[in-house]
Amino acid sequence: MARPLSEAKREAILMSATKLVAALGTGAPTAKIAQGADIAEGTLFKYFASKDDLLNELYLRIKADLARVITNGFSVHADMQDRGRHIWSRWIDWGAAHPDERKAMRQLSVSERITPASKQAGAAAFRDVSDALEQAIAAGPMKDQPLAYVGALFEALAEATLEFIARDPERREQYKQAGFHMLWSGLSK
Amino acid sequence: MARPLSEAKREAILMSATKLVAALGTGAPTAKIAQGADIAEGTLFKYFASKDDLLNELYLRIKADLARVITNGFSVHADMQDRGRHIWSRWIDWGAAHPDERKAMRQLSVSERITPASKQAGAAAFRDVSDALEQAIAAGPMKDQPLAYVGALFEALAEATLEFIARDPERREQYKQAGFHMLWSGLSK
Amino acid sequence: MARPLSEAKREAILMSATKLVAALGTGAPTAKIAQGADIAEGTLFKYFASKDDLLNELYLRIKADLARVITNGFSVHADMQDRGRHIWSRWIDWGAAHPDERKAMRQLSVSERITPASKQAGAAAFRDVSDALEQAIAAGPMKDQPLAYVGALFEALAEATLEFIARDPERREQYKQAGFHMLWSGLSK
Amino acid sequence: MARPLSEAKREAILMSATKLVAALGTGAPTAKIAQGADIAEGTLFKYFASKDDLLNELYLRIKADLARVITNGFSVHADMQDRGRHIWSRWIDWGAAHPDERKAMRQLSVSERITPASKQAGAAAFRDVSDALEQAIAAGPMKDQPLAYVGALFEALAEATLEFIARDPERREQYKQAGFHMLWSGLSK
DNA sequence: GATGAATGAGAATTCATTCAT
DNA sequence: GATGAATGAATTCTCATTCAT
Repeated sequence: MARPLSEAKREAILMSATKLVAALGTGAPTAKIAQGADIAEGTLFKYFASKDDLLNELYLRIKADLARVITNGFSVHADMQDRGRHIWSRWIDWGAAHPDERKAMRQLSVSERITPASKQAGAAAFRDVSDALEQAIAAGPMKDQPLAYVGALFEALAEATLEFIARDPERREQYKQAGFHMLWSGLSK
Repeated sequence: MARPLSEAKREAILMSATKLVAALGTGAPTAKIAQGADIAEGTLFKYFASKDDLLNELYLRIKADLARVITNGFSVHADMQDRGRHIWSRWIDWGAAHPDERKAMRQLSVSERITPASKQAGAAAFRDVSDALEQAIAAGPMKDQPLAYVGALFEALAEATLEFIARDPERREQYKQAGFHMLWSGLSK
Repeated sequence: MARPLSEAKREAILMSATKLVAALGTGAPTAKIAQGADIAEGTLFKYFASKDDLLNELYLRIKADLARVITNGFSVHADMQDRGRHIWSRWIDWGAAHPDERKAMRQLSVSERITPASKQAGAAAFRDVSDALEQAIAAGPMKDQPLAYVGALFEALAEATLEFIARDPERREQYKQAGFHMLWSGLSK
Repeated sequence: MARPLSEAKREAILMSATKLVAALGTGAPTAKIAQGADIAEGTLFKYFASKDDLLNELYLRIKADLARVITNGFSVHADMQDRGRHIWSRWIDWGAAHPDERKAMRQLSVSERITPASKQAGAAAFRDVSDALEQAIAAGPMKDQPLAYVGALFEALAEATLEFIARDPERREQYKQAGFHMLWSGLSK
């Protein structure tokens, strides 16, 4: 092989895309994404066959990254609430630490360019999170709801909370706790 | 002015834009919007100076419409929970009845094209809703949170719930109640 | 209507395309074609939905034009040979007078971009020519060959002859007669 | 030179180019040609300095191959017509056996990328064929025509005939004979 | 006021060719 | 010598907006 496709460049493209999609939406031009990754326009298409491919992969990457962070170090706590709090806490912390990823995800989620397959794969990456959530729900009032719906409520609260943390970072802890309060009181009783 | 701008055409443009933005996002071409409104491409720009103007006005219109529906017939009930339930119920019913408006709103909300002024105006239209909400919060655990944040949590839960109702309309009542449960348990205790 | 699509511009595009396809083949850029027609790049696509559409229409136009010229003033001569000579003569005269059309047609004929439907339509435009040819063949040694094949031989001889006339215009009459000799001796005995 | 350029690879490139030019025209991408030859994109340019070089060499190769096949085993027959029939027969047989070469040649012949030098060299490869043809013409009605023109008529008839054989292989012999009839009656009287 | 042709600045993507490995 | 990543100019096509009719 003359030179393998550089993992660093691939990474740079995804990072540049994250920033630009966060700022401009999925309409962000590939030319700018390439520029942000310090590569030529054409090079981008060596790494991603099309813009849609890039967008879908970016979607998956961010979802998987978040899932990994949440799951990581997730021990089988005795307490249900602790598990719930753990997930919430990691989610919020991740979102606060990765504002571009969060915004990009938001843009990608409403985009028509993310395929059903990608959405499914994204959900699959959250399998572990869902499992943990399932147990936290089992005894409570949401036990008869589809897990996916409860997950969506979770995500919605996290997203709204992160939006406010982004606007008003000083009250981060306050929002984080208030959000968790609504989540947990809804799940537990 | 020989002939004033026709209110009917203005309406037709906004309706067409609603459908197309719901389906294609804010990238929906003005030519298609005009076509959907049965007017010529150029005519659209007699009614809206630019596409951004149209988009911002559409945003405002939908927000105001939703606020109007929620507020309409809102009597000063004795019971706090009834008020909360009233708002929730109207919101969900509106969203279920206006899927295009809901989707368009979602697209517009994440778009970079909606100006801060429009967002502010949109919030202003919700003043009455906010006021009612404020009273419902006053005694509960969220009383020290910014009203806007509580409103955002409300909206997030409604949006997630409507998404599931759209996918799975048969369980509409179930989702509606479960969503309200999470909302209300978070607000009341 | 604000302004109807200008027939003159449509014509100008087709003429410009004729010249450029003759010179550069079907790879001739649409930008240059537009420039040659004195219109903006985008305007070309108001008149032809895609480059392939333009190419296919151009193909048809030239075929139909040639067929028209050949058929025009075609009287029911008594003599078979006169009919054959008439067709041959008109064909060669047309080709000598329209070198760009001839070259463009040659390029288009071998191109993968001309659809089977266009080829069929092109053949249909030659129906009258074919009919006349059929009678000229009927009594001769080619009477059992498919008419299309005889037509193809005719076209091949005309094309080769025109190529030499283009290179060596002074011997135009000589080539024209020699070509006809081969054609007619093949058809008659 | 540690390792000389491999003749096998050179051959593979030309074969791959033949197939792809036949199918896609001269616009066939060098990357695909390389892929078809089982070599790397860049390697192609070690064997051919540019795409135009490759195309010109391919043109020459096919022409020379056809000339070789025609000339091969060409004995000094007594009979003029036998000579003519021999050339025609070999030509048709070659074309029927090498459809890709034939189609590629057709594409290359109309391409602007084949230089005059290549065309001349191609004609030179046909010298022997021309010589034989010349004798066949000498006594007939075409004796005063430029040999090149008579050759062009020959080629045109062969090409048209091969096109029909390709479409309708069952009537191969029929077309072959009909084509020869037209050729020979034109050459002999 | 209504129309839609005209515009030209992008947008995504392709491709011959180079050159570091 | 072989490889294929890297390049960036070129290509087709889209689209918001203008303006002559």
